Amino acid sequence: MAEDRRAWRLVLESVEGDLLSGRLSPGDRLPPERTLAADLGVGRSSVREALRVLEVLGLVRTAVGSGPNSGAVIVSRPSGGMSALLRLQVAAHGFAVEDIVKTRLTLETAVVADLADTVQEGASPTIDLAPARDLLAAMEAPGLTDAEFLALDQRFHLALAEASGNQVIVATMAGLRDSIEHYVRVGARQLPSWADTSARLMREHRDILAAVERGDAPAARTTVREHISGYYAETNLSPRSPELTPDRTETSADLS
Amino acid sequence: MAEDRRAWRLVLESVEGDLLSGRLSPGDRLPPERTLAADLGVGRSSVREALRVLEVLGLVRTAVGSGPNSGAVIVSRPSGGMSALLRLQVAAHGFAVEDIVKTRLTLETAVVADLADTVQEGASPTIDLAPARDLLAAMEAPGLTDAEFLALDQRFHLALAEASGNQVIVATMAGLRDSIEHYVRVGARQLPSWADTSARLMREHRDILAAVERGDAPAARTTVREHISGYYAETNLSPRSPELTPDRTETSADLS
DNA sequence: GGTATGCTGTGGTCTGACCACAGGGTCTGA
DNA sequence: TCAGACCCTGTGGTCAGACCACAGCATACC
Repeated sequence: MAEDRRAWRLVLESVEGDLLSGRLSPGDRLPPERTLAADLGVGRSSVREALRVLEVLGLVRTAVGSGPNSGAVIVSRPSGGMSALLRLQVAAHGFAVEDIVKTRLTLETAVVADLADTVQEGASPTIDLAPARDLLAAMEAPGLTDAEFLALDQRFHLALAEASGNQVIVATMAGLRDSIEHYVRVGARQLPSWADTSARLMREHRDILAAVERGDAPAARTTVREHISGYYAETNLSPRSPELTPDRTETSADLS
Repeated sequence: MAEDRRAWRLVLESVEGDLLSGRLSPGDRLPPERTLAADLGVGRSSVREALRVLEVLGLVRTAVGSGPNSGAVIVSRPSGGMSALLRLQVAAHGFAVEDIVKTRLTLETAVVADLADTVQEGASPTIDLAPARDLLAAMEAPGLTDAEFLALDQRFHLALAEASGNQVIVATMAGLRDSIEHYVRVGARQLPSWADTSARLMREHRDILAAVERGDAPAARTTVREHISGYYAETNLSPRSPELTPDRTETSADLS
């Protein structure tokens, strides 16, 4: 067995094992880096490399200082890691923007169809469409910039995913959208009329929500498909945009 | 906005920028760690932390020694990072196994329906079902252990995704499956009769492929749904087994 | 009692050192 | 001349130690 015996992997496996066995749970603090290093018989730098991976993957949050809020704490923030992974893979040409969009379309179509079916079957105490409705209302506000509108737009779509209750889909959709954020913004700036486009998007949003609320799965599928593929067709998203004007102030995992 | 001034993020952003601008492409070698550190004005340890992240995310491959194969090389291996992310999130109770299975079901249903539609619209040379057929044939071999069978099973499902041509879906499905590999194996051992189950799985595999080949999307959807949810129901994975309800502290933080 | 000060423990970073390894060049002997 | 053994060099992998910034806490001071 010529296993990978790099020290940082040992640390990673140790933490993963503690998570699986229940010795570590969300909210718990990891031992200090120096202690962890001593316990595992590795150097502090190796511990730090493993913690860095866990941080980007959205499993730990680190904070300097002392007190209960300091140190490395186990959290569960999957969307940050998903965004980082997808975004970097797009940058490295591992993923085509077209495939990202298609995947998002696939997931969201399934989400709204599932929601509509749930509504159709009656008894919907489990699904909560109120956040989606509120976001729709917020988007009606006049004077929104394209960036503000697009941010609310994303939250609307995520609210639908949240309503489905599937956290994997929520995180994946968030990551898919984040990974092409740059392209979406560039596309928005190239539209002939943002007012016309945003009005159409709003109309489609209302149609989607209405289809879900009346339990019409086929209509929900159709409207979502047209909504997403329509926007990306209109903005003519190409895998390569000219000048990168890096509004990239925020990169990988988000901090709050 | 207090920017994140940690050094390793600077390195990460530098590499990402080089990828986006085309200064780095898959196959290229990164500068040596010491050079990179000097160029960016950071310590070598910070460079290594960033490289570690890129390695886990499947963007670089590192090798010791000298010569053209050594150093950090840009690669594009999305499935590894996806597996690590999903697996660790499952371990940290960020993702429920049930949601993983449901997502896999959603994606694969869409994949086979899409393949069937493509076939229906006329034999396109772009879709290639030969690998799936070959894997099906390989699974007919007698005397396969459950582990061997399950490995071929996964490759069969991935072959279908590959045929769709969407690399994002391929990587996601691979990650979804890998992340619950442990549970699948444990479930297999608890089956009353592996022979019976594997025979049924094979029958369903043939049904799925047949439905795709004759362009019958509805049948493809149905058979895939029964295939996947059936297996997980049989192994008691689909109904969430333990009463794990981790308090979602800091899950999906607000972004505005 | 309330504020100011310093102590302590934490992550963040840098430096320097050493090791293992792989490739390529060089030397040596047949 | 050629094949093999040898060493040199550059690379990642790791460790140890040092210092900093920061946040909380205890203590001292007013």
